[in-house]
Amino acid sequence: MDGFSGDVDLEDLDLDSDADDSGEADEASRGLFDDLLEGEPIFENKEVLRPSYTPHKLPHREEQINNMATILVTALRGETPSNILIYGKTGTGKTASAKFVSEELETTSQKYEVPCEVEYINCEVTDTQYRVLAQLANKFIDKNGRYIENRLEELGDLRDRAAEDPAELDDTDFDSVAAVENEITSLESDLEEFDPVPMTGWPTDRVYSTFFDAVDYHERVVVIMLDEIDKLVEKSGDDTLYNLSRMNSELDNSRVSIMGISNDLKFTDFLDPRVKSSLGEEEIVFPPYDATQLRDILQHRAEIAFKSATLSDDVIPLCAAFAAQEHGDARRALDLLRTAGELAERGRTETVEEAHVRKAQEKIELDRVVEVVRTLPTQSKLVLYATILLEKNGVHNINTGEVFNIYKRLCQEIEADVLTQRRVTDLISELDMLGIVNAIVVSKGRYGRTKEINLSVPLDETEAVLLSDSRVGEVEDAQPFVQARFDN
DNA sequence: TATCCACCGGAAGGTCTGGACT
DNA sequence: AGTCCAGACCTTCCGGTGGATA
Repeated sequence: MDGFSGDVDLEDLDLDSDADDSGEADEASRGLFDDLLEGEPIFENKEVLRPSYTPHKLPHREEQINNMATILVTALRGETPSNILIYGKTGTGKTASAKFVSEELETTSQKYEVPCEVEYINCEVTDTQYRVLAQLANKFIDKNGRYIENRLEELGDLRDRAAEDPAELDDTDFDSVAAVENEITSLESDLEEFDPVPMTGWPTDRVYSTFFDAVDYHERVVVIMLDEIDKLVEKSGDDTLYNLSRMNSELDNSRVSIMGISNDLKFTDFLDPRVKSSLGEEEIVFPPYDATQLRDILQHRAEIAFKSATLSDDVIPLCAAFAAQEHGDARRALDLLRTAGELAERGRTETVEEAHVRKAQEKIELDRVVEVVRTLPTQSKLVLYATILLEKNGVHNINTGEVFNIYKRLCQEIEADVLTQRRVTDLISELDMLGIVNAIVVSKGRYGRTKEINLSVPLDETEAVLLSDSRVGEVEDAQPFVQARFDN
């Protein structure tokens, strides 16, 4: 899941922005929502355009899906499937395909009564060894709880029947009613033993053994799906993967298989060779979609999402073309289409036109920037604000020293802690990675080596977002700081 | 050609928070 | 109350560096 794809939801609340509220004040009796409700809606079912929607059909991914299924089918025979690594850029359908396959796997396993479970973890959110293990442990403790409750129900039933007719025990593992009673008591005590793992506080090895015990509690094949696995490795090394991949040799009852999903083709370079070979037993690559394929996907979803004849002919090809430029990102294409539809709806037009797509493209980008900037920590905001002030005064190719000077003055003004230049360098690099600034290291010969920083987002909008922060907003007139820079 | 600027960026370690355990 | 642990966020230290200039 990525709740962070820039799809800020304005459609319901943001009525005063660019909606056509050209004031029909005479119709005082009309409620706020009446107009909006009455307009001929363009959407039939908008949900299918959202990233959270898992489609039942994934065009142009049949090959990858078949591959996955071929590997995972061993789970249904009660054997351990090979570990799988899935590669592909964002929006190439990795997660959707993997989720689709795992859902199928779980339903089939129920049909044939082979115990097989899939657990999904997004490592962008859960990005430390402790958290991954704790989350997995808790999920399995939960499942075990349910498993025990079911089993207790069955056994209770069996006990009652056996009390009347001992022949009921013939086909079971129990030879007497007392044996059933024993099993029930032991299960009941097991149920009490399972404590959930707290968010923090335990030593990691304890979390690991809790997780281990929970998985091994009864016979089953477990597939652990680690989405954005590269983020996990980047942040906390390969310990987690090492532990997970060698689990099988110690498990008595269950089998574990790992399915890693990565955006980064080269992330295995950072791995311990043992982990690398065990994890990459099978590799599946999801190539980016090309414009034609994106068009197919959009066409397919648009048929469900929009009312008929509401899309003009060039809308889908244009969305596909825009998204194909962004490395064939289908999620982006769907976002564009949805936003274009929303803009058309708000503009009270009956069809979605090419212009709406272009507007949507701008809006999505701006929304992303606003969201990223808004959620920045105060110190980063100050660093960014310093950059903006310089840029506003016509300084281009700003270097670290200049940013740091302005930043220091800003901090003094609002009485915030002043970080060291070393730390500020890191914050600048972070802003660079977020795509808010563009910082490249250049050498100016005799005049040193520094970063050359340029803003890569719209200046005024970004400044407005920064100033809406309660701390940063305290800087009333920043002009003197910049002026001081020119003075000395 | 050697020098030297103005910072880069890795490593290591400190401090604080928030929680569990004894 | 005191101890332990993980993790976030910083600081300190310091070797490294590309290329204009003396």
